[in-house]
Amino acid sequence: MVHGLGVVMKIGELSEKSGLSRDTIRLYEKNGLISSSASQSETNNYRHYSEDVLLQLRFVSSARKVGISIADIRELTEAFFASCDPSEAENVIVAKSAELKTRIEEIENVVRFLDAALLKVREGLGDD
Amino acid sequence: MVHGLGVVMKIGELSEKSGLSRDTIRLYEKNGLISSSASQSETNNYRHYSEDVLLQLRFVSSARKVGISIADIRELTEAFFASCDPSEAENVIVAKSAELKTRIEEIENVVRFLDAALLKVREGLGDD
DNA sequence: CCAAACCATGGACCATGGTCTATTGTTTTG
DNA sequence: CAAAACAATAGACCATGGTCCATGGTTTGG
Repeated sequence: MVHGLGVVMKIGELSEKSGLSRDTIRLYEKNGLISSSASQSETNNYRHYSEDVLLQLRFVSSARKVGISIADIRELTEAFFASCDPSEAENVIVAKSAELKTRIEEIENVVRFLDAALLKVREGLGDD
Repeated sequence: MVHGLGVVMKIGELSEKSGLSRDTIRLYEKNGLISSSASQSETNNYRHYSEDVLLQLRFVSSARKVGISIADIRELTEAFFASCDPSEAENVIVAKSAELKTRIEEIENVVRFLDAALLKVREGLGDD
């Protein structure tokens, strides 16, 4: 009954809140994109997620939507939590950010192409 | 010996000029992204491509790089050459263009997130 | 002429990202 | 308590996009 009052949640709740399937969440966890606290004190081995994980998952989700691979997202999230080597972390993030900016330009090119094509199509339409 | 003087080329030349492998080109053709003129007058069944195909292929290539699926690219290229129903063509192109613009915004969000993360990482770095 | 280079086709193979299923164990709730 | 709902795991399965391979035909150049 203790419900939604923060602290932790099981995978079902996280699934609902994130809009991702349980399977997908487990997949992401297996790939190190998020992590759960396996409660050693309990009889079961259910995953328990903190609220933070929901935020991470939102990031993962939008990153995936945008085409960033799971491997790359792992690199990034590792960078975020890389208390070990912050300058290395910085490199990773900067690199990915730059890559994405390049990608934006590429998409803009395609958009321009499409918009140009649109004009041509409309010219043809004008002949009616 | 008649070489590069326009008109047509075989898959090897197209491969070189486009930077795509023969296999990939055949895959794209099988999926209707480009088309070759199968010369019926000849004894072989080699594919022959016009210069135009090179341009199409460049578009396909950049569209793929940007994550547009083969199926969607086919829809688009069909739209380009849809002498049949130009207004339908227009719809397809407009829709895809809008989708890409949305995608740009999504990527920009991710970039903003990364840049914000970067600041935090750098703060941590300042503590040295 | 003959070997090397090219082409075609079909199918196998691979990675990625995700879903689905079966089995089994746990919790919740009427 | 017992059934329903939830969870775990492993492995099968699927689609996509591409590469690689085997086989066999064609062209080309020395």
